Amino acid sequence: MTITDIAKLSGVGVSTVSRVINNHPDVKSETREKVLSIIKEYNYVPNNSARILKQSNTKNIGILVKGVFNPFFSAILKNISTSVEASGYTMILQHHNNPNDLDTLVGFIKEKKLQGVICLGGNFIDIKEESFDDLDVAIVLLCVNLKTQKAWNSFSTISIADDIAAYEATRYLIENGHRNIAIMLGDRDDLGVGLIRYEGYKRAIEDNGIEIREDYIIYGEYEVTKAYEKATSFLKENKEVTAIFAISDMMAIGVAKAVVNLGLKIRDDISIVGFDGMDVAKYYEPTITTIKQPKDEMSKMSVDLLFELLNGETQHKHILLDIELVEGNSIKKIN
Amino acid sequence: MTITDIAKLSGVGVSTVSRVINNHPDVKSETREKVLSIIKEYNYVPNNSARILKQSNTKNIGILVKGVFNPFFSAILKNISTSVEASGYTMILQHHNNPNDLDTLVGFIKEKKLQGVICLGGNFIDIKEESFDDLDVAIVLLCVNLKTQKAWNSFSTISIADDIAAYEATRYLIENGHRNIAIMLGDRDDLGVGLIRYEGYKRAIEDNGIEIREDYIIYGEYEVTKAYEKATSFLKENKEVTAIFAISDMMAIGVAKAVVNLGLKIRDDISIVGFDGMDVAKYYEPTITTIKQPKDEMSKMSVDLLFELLNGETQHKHILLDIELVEGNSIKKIN
DNA sequence: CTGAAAGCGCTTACAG
DNA sequence: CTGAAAGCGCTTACAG
Repeated sequence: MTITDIAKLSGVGVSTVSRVINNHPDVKSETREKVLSIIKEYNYVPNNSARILKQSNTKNIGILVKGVFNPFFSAILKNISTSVEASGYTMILQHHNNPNDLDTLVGFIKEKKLQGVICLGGNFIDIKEESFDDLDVAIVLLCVNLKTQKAWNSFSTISIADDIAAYEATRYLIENGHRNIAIMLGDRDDLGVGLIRYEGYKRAIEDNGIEIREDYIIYGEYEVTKAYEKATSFLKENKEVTAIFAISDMMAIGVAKAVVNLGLKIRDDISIVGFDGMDVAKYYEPTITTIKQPKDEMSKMSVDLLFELLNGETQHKHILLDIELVEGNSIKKIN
Repeated sequence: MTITDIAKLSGVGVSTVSRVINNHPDVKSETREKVLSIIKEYNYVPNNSARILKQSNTKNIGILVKGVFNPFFSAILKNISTSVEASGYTMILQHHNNPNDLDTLVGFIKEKKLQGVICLGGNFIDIKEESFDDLDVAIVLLCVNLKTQKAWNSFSTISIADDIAAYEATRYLIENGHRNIAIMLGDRDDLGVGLIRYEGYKRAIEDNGIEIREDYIIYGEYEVTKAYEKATSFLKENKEVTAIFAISDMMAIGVAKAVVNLGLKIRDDISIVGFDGMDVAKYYEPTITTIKQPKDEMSKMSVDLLFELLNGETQHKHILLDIELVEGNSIKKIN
């Protein structure tokens, strides 16, 4: 069934059928009825590819997810997916682990002829104003590593101040009397937000006259099981450590279990701070102190902004959202 | 940049460029090199729509997710997405909450011209052998409610025996001496796997001569916060209950926190069984006893099966995977 | 209000 | 091993 078949069956030209399909006003209502009934009868659905080939309008929105699909990302994904579908766009999800995030993004946009794209995670420090020249696509970067804060006008960003957030978390531990503070990062070669968080941690340590120790970095791979294993061996070796700052809540849970299974007490023996503000931190026993990211706001703003950009209703924006240190019951005050 | 531009720049015909792009063997290697270098230099990416228009081959794989995007689904999604992309297919993710899952599926297939689709969750009890006639698409249903077990030959299924799993969980509680056992389901109108699990629970209760009580059903909406709230009010009202079977681990965590916050002890006062076998059950303190679904196997098999179907290497299959009751430390033995 | 025709960017027999 | 040409199913000026 093609538009030509429908045209013949309806006794009209293909242009008329096309007009009917696309709700053009200038079609006699009789003709429209006739065509519509044939379409209905034969269960005709226009070929999307042919359409896209003609119009530049693909109605494709891409979501490019870097690295893990952790629960934090899933929550965002769900919100985005709901809004995208409600707008009649198609959501194409791609997950990758390529080192070059920028190339991957550009390839993704071209290949799928995306009109808009949201990047979730990744490292975009090599980004340039002209990176998206001749691409004509609305881009929103979310939770990415983007060193410089220029007033980029070829893409939008929504982020939290990852360095300041990590700084706060670390300072909070120091204020509570901790000096031997380990940090649990993701991968060893993570160049995304994890890197920025590490810098915040490092600065807080240094600002307070504490010596930076490379061996206080634990690589937890953003994953609860790995976090558990790595924390277990780390804690066995480093008895003087009194606190661990994990840059994701799932890793914080792994650390917590390691503490318990080593016969230690969370809080009394080892203080723990997480990051993300997932429900699980709040519902763990004891409640884990964490840096809460406004994930609902992040996802809502990113989609809203994307559609505003698509509709030409706004210039590119660079939004910095607030984080909040949510106190749990996982930190001991040392005198 | 189109194939014509590349052809001109390379000094060859478009057919040759096309052959290079599609890895046809009969191109002189010099020519191939030349074309490839031009493609690289100009960062050319073929127009997918034009390609699809010629080949009927859309290379689109749809993933239709019903209801929540819980961590269990996310884990599966990640696996699927990785395999789909590795095969050069495009993954289109759609999330819905429509009551008619079958209609939604058929619309999705037609609109996106899908060659394959995996459904994650939903209610397909109305499915018929001829539901997918003249659709020419490979369908794999995963974690869905599909009452009858005919040897359907128009789609494949991968599932666990949700009723038996729930039966086992409930029987395990009964064997440990519990009589007043509540169950926490998802939504009130969930017609997916939750319904089957309820039936397993009900049968176990009845088989052991215990009276079924409708007021022992708690609707937790598959979500930790709701689970916490609902469990809190439920436990205040029903002091005689000694065990709660939650049909997802995230809900089990919510229940656990409710128990603690009411000043009760998990296990000694209220026993808890979860469902899914998520890491979080294992790393919670105490460890939550749960029914473990083989999620890695499920996702791997579903994609493998999908591609075998697409390549015509197999007939439709109906695979039933084993579950495992993983003992934690959340169940008290009552004499 | 309607139709014939060009063209979107590819792939693929076909001929050499 | 290579190229010219037809055609996939649409949309959209253009002419009437």
